Parts: sequence; C-alpha cells; structure tokens
Amino acid sequence: MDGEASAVTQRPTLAAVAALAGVSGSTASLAFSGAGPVSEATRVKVLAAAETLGYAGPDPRAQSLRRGRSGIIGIVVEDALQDAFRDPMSLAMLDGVAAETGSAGAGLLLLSDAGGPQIDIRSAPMDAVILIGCSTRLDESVAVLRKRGMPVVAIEADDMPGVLSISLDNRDATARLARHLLHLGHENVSVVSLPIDGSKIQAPLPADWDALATSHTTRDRLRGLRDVYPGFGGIVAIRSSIEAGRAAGLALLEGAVRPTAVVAQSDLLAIGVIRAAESLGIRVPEELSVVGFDGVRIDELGEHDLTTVIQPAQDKGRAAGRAAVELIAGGAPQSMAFTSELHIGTTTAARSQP
Amino acid sequence: MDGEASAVTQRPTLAAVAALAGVSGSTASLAFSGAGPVSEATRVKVLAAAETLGYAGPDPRAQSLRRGRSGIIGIVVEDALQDAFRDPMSLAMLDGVAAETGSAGAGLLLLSDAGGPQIDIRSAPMDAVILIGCSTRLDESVAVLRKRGMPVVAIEADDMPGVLSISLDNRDATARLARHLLHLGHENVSVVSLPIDGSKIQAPLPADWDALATSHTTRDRLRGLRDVYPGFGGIVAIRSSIEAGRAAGLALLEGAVRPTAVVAQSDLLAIGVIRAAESLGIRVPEELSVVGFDGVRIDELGEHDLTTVIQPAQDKGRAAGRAAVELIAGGAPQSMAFTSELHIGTTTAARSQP
DNA sequence: AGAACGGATCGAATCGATTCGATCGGGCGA
DNA sequence: TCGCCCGATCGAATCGATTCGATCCGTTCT
Repeated sequence: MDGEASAVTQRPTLAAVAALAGVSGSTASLAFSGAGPVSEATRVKVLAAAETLGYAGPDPRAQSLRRGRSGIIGIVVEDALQDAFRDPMSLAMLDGVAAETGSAGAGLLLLSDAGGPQIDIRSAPMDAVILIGCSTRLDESVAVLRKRGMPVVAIEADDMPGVLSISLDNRDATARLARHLLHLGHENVSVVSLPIDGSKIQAPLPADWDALATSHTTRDRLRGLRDVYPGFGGIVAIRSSIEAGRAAGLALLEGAVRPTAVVAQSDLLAIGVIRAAESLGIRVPEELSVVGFDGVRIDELGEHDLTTVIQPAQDKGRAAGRAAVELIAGGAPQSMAFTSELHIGTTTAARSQP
Repeated sequence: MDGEASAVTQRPTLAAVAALAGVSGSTASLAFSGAGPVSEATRVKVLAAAETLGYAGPDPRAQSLRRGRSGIIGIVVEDALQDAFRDPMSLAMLDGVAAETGSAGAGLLLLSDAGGPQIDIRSAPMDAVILIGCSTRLDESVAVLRKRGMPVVAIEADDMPGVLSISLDNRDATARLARHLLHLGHENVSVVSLPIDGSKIQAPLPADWDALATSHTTRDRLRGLRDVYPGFGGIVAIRSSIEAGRAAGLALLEGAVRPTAVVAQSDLLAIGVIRAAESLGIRVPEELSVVGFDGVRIDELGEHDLTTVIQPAQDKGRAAGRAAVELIAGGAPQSMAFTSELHIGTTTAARSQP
C-alpha cells in the first residue's frame, strides 16, 4: 500500500546521494569506500543523505566493472551440480574451498561444465576459477579460461601450463592397495572404475583405456593397478555412487570368471560392489575381497570396515581455495601434491584356497 | 616462454575487435549477441577479428552493468557454508535449487549471513536471493535485501511483505508426532530443540521461548509440541548434528526427572539422542521413545528405523529456484506451502509401566 | 519512375561507480 | 609575515559493453 512497492522500479544512485548531500560524486564515493581523506562532517552528511534516499550502497555491478574485480571465485564441478551435492568427496573439497575463500571475503559461484544455456565458464563474472573433481572435459574448460585470462586452480588435473594444480598420489595409492591384495594371494583381480570419459554408460573396461581415458584421475588410478596387475580387466561404472557400484558389481560377479578381489575406484563404488556380492550370496571378505578409494566415513557399511586409501579431501579444497586467493592478489603460489594413506579394514582377506 | 604469459596483462576489448574488423562497436556488439540484424559477411569478419585478437567474448562485468542483470542467484545459507555442506536437509534443498536455476541458466552464488569481510548479502552482484534453512537472523537479511530492491525467496520464514515464502507445516507435523507419543501413553515428554536464536550455547529451553525465538522453524515446531503437551520442557542444542544431539541427550537423560519420550527437532539430533541413551544403558524404544524430524535417509542408525516426519526438502528447493527465476523474469509466482508425512518407525513404543 | 519500405550500419548516450590529477584553503615552520 | 605542505574536495576521464534513434541504400509496389 505504501510507496515502497513502486520504489523498486528506480533505485537511487550514488550521484543522487551526492547531489542531496551537496557534494560531488567523487567525494560521496570516498565517503562510502573509506579510501582517501574525507572530513567527518562530510561523511555524516553523505550517510544521512543515503539514509534519506534509501540508498543501499554502491552498485556491485558498477563497482566490479570499474575495479576489474568481482569478489567472486568460480568453482566448476563435474557434470551437474546435483551430482556434486551427492558426492562426499566433492562436498569435502567444497567444504575446504569455502573455508578459505570465505575467510578471504570472496563469494563462491557454483558452475558446472555441463554447458547450460546462459551463464557458464565463459560468461560469468569472476576473478579466478577452481576446477574440482576429476572432470572428463578439463582441457576445453582450461582453454576457455586461459583465453579469458582467468587464474585457474585445478584439483587433480594433468599438469598444464598456466594452471596451478593440486594433485593426489592416485597412481601410487592404488598400487599400494594392489600390493596389499597381492600379498594376500589374489591373482585374479578386477576393477570397478570411475568413468574414463564423457560417455555415461556402463561397459567393460576397454583394453586401450590408457589412450582413451580423458579423466586424469581415473587413468592414474588404473595405471597404479596395472603397475601391480598388468593384465587386469573390469567394468567402467557410470558414476561414483553406491547404486552404480552395485550395477557394475553385478555385471562383474556374474561373469564367466569371477575375480577373487575387486578394486573399486571410490568408496561408494566399493559399497555397491559389496552389496552386489551380498545379494549374490558371495561372502565378503571370505570369498571376495573389496577395496575402495577416498576414505569416506560411511556407516552404511554396517559391520564392514572398508579397506581403502584415505585422501585428505578437505585439505585439498583448502589448498585450492588459498591458492585462488593468492593468485587474485597477484601472488605466485606453488602447485601442491597431497598423499593418501592406506587403511586396512575388514573387507580384504587372504584368497581362499579353491 | 611464449608471449602468452604477458598477454594476461591486457585483454582485448570489443572496441578493439570492432576496429580490426572495420566496423563500429555497436555492430560488433550485435554480431556477438545475435540481437538485431547483421549481415553474414559482417558477422564472419567480426568473429575472425575476435579470433585474431584472442577476444574471449564480452566482459560479463560490463554486460551486467549495462543490462542490469548478472545472471546470478544468491543463495544464503545459515551460518558458515561448511555447516550447510554437512547438513543433509540444506544439501537436499540446495540440490533442488540447483536443478531449477541451472536449467534456467543462472549461476548459484553461495553466501552465508555470518558476515564475512567483503562480499556478502549487501554487496554481491545478483538478480535475486534465496534464503535457505531456518536462519536465526532472517529479518536483518531481508531488510538489507529489500533496500537493494532485490527479489527474495525465503524457505521457511515468517510471511513477510515482499518476500515470497516456501513454507512447511512445521507446527502441524510436530503436533502429529506428539499425538503419536500421546497415544502411546507418554506423559513426560521433553524436546531437544534446534537453536532458537543466534546464541550458540546448549541450554535448557527457556520458559518464554515463544517470545525469545528468532528462528521461525524452531518456534513453529515448539508450538506444535505445545499444542499437545502444554507444559513440556527440554534442551536447546547448539546445532543440527549428531554430536550436538548426543550432548543435549546426555544433559536431558541425566537430569532429575527422566522423560519417557524425546522429541528431537531433526533426525540428526534424534540419532544423537539415541546414541546418548545407548551410552547410558537406556534402551530405545523400550525405556525411551525418540522421534525426529526431516526424513533424512541415514543408515547410521543401525537396526533402528526412526519415527519421524518426512519433509520434501528437495521439492522445496526446486520450488524456491523456480520462484526466483520467475521473479527475475518479472513474473508474480505464488507462495507455496509443503506438507510432511508421518513415518512411524521402531524408535517409539508404548510407555512401559513403572 | 517516384515513393515507401526495410535491412544493415553507425554515432552517441548510458549503465553507476572509481580514481587520477588539479584546485583551494588553512595551519605551521622559518 | 611569507611560503610550504597537507588535508579536503571537485571535475573529468574511465571501465566495456548495450541500445536507441538516425542514416544510408538497395528493393519493391504502384
């Protein structure tokens, strides 16, 4: 009923405030930003005028144009945002990123590289970008961002010039898991792998995966397994989830030659594989050993304690956030490599004699 | 080693592209945006010039100033972002919001109302704002945003003029839970409540909570309980988490008069209460009935199936996202009210005769 | 053939602030 | 007392695009 409703149509500008206060626009700006010398009397006058007009402070759009800064850090997650919200590892990394960027006073803009209609990696106002989580289309993204002259931090990507990378010992960690299985006497080991490229279908792992794979993380982990079991095979799951792991597990365990151990490339997949085994009446670990990757703390396992490698996901996020902030400030932070830690649980056991 | 490294210092502008292509800036703009008639020959010429100069497209900062749109929807979560990432309900709502805004081509800017140093609710370039999750400082936030003339969607807030609200039947749902307990014969019922205001300390529920509470959600749920048990008391937990629930549960169950049933205001709190009971040797549900709120699917409960109300958190998020998009487009979407569904599990039982 | 039409292009104003350099006084040291 | 210096203020340029209205010119209708 009051005039407020229609006031939405026309917000006052700094110029209007300055006019009312009887000072120049430049002085009014100084009064708000606090930069530069302004007498107390003037400051009060300007603030009063602002109050009168209902001025809500400088327009951030104009500010960011003039200053060349938006105070926003873009964070690109693989595929759809919804998936990221469901994946504990992405969340842990987001968590770490948010902690650092938040305390540096930057906002976090969530983007996916799925290519939406309007706003995306190529048209978002941001000061730096963090690429998170094993994207299968990293190269394109990076090319676009380089063209924009945007500082880029990538978590788990190939080393690329101009991109600060936060890496993990994917290959070595997987090799450690594999050696653990080897020591337990397993000879017939299969993998349930994360997607190796953008295709979203479950399929047997192709023989030439090393050439085909566009996901850095997946390939490195596969390489680690190959280091110990040169001739291994397996299934490529459609995503990192319990359900996808179950589907892949079923495909694997119903095959002609059943493996005695399965290397799942994430804990979620591993849980799915264990579920699949249980539903087929295969006992874990007596008849089937299962290892995961990540170190997600999930109690969905019931009595099992998953053998896995624990990666410092949150620390990775923090490091990425800190690096982005430093890059924006003009610093030259270093790339960082994190290591994961083998955790031997109760889902692996010596191969039972046939 | 190549010149690329220093090219970062000075990006080309649309004007430069236009000059190289031999057309005016306006024409170049048309060629990029696709609005307005431009001959094919000219378009090609402009695009070629852009390619030559390594022009990455119009600067989003300038665009948003001129257009008055940034393509960004702010999403305000309670307290720190990290907490939101850990709370299943917030995640589910985020999930729903992301689904809608993403398909509408808007980016999601994560903000917290914890008041960071630089970018926040009062200085972020956005076209609309979604307030999510039971904030205890909603009023301030809304005041700031109204001043900015920003369309606001609030999930679970009091009805406020100018704010589109997405509500839940908190009071009625809690009352249904309470009646369930009443039918089971419970007379001595206590609450483990979510925070009622900004203070972050665990404390007995004050008698005048109805006047003190600044959290709409908490108050409504308390009212629902009062509708059935007028004289109830309880403990205010410091947050919605298993650990906070455990702490509050211990305080409650070690008190002089032990209740025979506990109404926890979230499933996480309920799990904590159950843990507390177990650690004190109190059997659930034989000696203590426990109900939750939310309908989080958590297997952390082990053998228990929590009695709770299931709320459509993701749908709430979707509705909020859709409403925000409509508001930006100039539409006039309606407020929406969602209802939750009682789920009777195995954590409630008839009061044992003393 | 002349007028009306419409597609392509351009010039200039505009979005709302920040910031550099210049100007103007007033207080203080020599 | 004169000049210097510094704090306060202002004018104008600038950030990089979008968009309105005008202009120009080749077609088509009558």
